[in-house]
Amino acid sequence: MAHDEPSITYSPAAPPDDAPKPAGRRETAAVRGRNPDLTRRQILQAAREEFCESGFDGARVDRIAERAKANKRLLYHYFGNKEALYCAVLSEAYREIRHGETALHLDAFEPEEAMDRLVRFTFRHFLDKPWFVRLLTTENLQNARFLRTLPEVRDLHSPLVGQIQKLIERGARKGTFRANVDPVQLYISIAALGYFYVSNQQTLSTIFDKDLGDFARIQEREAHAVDMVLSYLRTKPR
Amino acid sequence: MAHDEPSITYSPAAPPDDAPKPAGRRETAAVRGRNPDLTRRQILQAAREEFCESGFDGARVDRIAERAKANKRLLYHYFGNKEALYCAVLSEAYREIRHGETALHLDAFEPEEAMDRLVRFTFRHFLDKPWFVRLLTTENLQNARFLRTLPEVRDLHSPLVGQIQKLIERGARKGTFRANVDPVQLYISIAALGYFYVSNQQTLSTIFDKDLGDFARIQEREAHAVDMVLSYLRTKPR
Amino acid sequence: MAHDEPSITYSPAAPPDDAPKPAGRRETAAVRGRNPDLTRRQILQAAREEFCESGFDGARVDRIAERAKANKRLLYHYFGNKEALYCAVLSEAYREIRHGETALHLDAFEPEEAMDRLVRFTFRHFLDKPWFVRLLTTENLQNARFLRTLPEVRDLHSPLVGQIQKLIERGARKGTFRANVDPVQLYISIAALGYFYVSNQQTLSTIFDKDLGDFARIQEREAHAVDMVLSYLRTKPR
Amino acid sequence: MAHDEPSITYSPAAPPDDAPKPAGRRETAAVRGRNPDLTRRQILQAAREEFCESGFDGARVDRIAERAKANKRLLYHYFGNKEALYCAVLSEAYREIRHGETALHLDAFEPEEAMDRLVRFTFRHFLDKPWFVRLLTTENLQNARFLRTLPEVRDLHSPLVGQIQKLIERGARKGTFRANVDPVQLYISIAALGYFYVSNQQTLSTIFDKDLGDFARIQEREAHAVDMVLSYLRTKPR
DNA sequence: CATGAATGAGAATTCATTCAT
DNA sequence: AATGAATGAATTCTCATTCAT
Repeated sequence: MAHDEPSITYSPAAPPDDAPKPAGRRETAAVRGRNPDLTRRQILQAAREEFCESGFDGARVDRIAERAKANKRLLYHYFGNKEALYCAVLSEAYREIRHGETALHLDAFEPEEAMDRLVRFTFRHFLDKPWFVRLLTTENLQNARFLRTLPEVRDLHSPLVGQIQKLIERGARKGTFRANVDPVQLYISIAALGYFYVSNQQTLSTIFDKDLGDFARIQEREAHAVDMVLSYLRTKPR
Repeated sequence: MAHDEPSITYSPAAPPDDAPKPAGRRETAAVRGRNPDLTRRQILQAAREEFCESGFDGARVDRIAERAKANKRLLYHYFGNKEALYCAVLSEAYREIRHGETALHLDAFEPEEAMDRLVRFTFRHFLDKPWFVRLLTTENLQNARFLRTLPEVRDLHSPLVGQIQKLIERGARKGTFRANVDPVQLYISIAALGYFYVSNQQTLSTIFDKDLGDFARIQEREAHAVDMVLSYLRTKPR
Repeated sequence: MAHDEPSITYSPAAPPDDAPKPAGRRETAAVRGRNPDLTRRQILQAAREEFCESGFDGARVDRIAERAKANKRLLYHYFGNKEALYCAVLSEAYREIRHGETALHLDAFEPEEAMDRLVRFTFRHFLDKPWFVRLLTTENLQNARFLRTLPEVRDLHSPLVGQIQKLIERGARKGTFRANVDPVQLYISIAALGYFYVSNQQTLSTIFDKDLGDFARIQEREAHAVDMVLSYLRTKPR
Repeated sequence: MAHDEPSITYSPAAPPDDAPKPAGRRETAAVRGRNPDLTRRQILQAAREEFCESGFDGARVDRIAERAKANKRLLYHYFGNKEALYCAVLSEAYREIRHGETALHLDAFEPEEAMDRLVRFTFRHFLDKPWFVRLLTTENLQNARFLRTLPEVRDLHSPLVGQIQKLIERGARKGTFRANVDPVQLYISIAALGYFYVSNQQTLSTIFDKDLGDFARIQEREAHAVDMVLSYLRTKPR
């Protein structure tokens, strides 16, 4: 379920969900020996955690260095400055997220079943990667000023849009889905239904005095989102 | 529509929609004479603009004072410190927003027409008040730590939930809507479909290389959201 | 005369040669009470000392603040940043120096006597104001990049040039001076004969193993410079 | 002529006027293979450029290494630290300059002609070697604290002084020059007339709004300096 | 001999906040 | 009530230098 409190760490850079951290504490650059690649990655990971926890302005370069068990000077050596480091985090985050999105094999399923899976996947994706939600949120608060500067910006859009496109075509041909659905609109809706729940979990939980991170509630939400999307697709416009 | 760029001002605190700004430009405290109330309100308004533009950590007390044409010392006199000022902005913002939500008179319409209006209203609401979206986003990035402290937090939830509740009951009785719809779930979905579009407008526009602020696209989005919600409500679960 | 060692202080801003420092040590801003003008001047003076002693790159903002018994923050409050502070020092220095140059009343003397006085004055000027020599030197090492930005740059040239101009005309009319002397060339030469002795005093003293700061040697030098200039002026080109 | 702007390079260390640079661009230490001598010289040259451009405090060890296409560690290997490297540059610079000053064969000319040549040579010397002027200036700003430490400091004075000495004696005997001229005083004056023009070129050009680097103006200056010196020598004191 | 990674001390600059009037 | 000066604690960034290979 999602994050709760400041002490949470917003997931590592490369081996996020799998690799078990071997020893107790991360080693300093000196201890880990001269391993620039590892150092670089650890800085990146520490930066991601810090930026996701505190936003761009709230993030502290000192804390990033501390988290990475690296010398502050190294951040500047490898990345130039705070902004460039943030950009590296942003770029890397998109790359990682997009990579996770390609693994769905929806062709093997009937359109409805496939769409069910896609909606659930998307929701789970945000749920499992709250750091990504927070990073995107941070970036939007900055009016996407860093994202705009990324050279690869054109390649960053989700492969899900393409998958949705194929799905709605299949469904329309089969007659189970309505025709003329805009895949981008649908993608935005699917994303919205999941993202908002995660991004605004804290205020919503507070206002409604309910813990939206509760497992049952999450399942309920997931079912609701699937229901909504499928209802929409099945309904033929009058 | 919506906001775009730094130069935007995130709407005034109290007299935004009603009170006519008397002269051309805001006056300094000295000029306006000893008018504690006006001063207070101008500080609040300036703070809202600054917090919405820059987030909590990015906001600068100096800039708030400058914007309010007030002495910096006054901020502290009236509000104590930056955090308290932010809390005042947050509280005031919710109050103002909720106030705007009560004006709908949905009883006069058939359930479907009423729901159509409600969805459109919600979407427009976010669209017209991007500062509120940004403020909420900021607060979520802070894990709602300020919202939690507001004494009136219990009274802050949207009156729309109650209206939705009544609507789905009416629709269900009439047979046009499905039964057993959770009004909170539905509220969250309706909010999500609009909020996400506004809150993530910058990154989405960048990634898709389309201006989501474009008028035609907004209308399309609105229709899509209405379609989705009504499709959901009309569809009887199997 | 002249400076010798790092510990020297390169003269105060306003009351340099006259005003006796009243008490033992300069007071902090807090002690001197809220006196922005005085504070500003003390910062400027401290900055001059520091820049003259250490050059632009060698100067330390911390040391300037300490010298001024002012909070470091104030430097930024009043002047913006190190570069701007340096520019203020530079501008002020030229103004002060030029002010000191206007006091000569050469009209009362015969051309030769007047020129004798002018050369001696110029030499003494540099000798008494080694800080100005060092500041100019520093600025030249920076390729005059700060001087160029001063808005009043056009008004900064020495009034001595005008005085020289009048003098050589008077002398030429009287027949004691040669004709067709370029006043700018002559000014540069007069300045050079004094400036170089001061600016390069340290290396010259070291290389020749003689203390150029010695009083007798200074007098000798002064006489030499006068002799050179007058010889030049009296000599009719063949 | 002379230097103007940051982009200038302040001449190579050893092989400036003689040794033909073999290939197009300087090679890295790796490329040039293990050639300690060449590496050393390239570092020295790079250091000179950097120190002359930026002064002692403004110079950056990193930039020196980069300029020398050498590993930073090598600077320390060969020279110990920044100060020692600067000293090496200083010493080498004096040696090179003094070397260039010995080539004059003034005995072949009548005293006046010889002095004309000497003054012109001195002026041209500074003009052609602005890096030396800047280095001296830098050293004076440091109160000659490095020069003092050079063991060979006693041998560093100009051979020109001796030549001047002989010249004024010849001229005095012949009756064309005045008697009792102090050669050191005269040397300082001759140096001053040229040095000041070069060292203060930037501020003078700015203040007078004339480009002192202009060829015609330089020639004028040269003639003026010669005129001044010869006028002085020819004039018999009353 | 040569290298690139790593570092601690210190540099300029910024920030929220308080003091004296 | 209102003000502008003043401050100490951080914050980002830089620099000369050393370590491990």
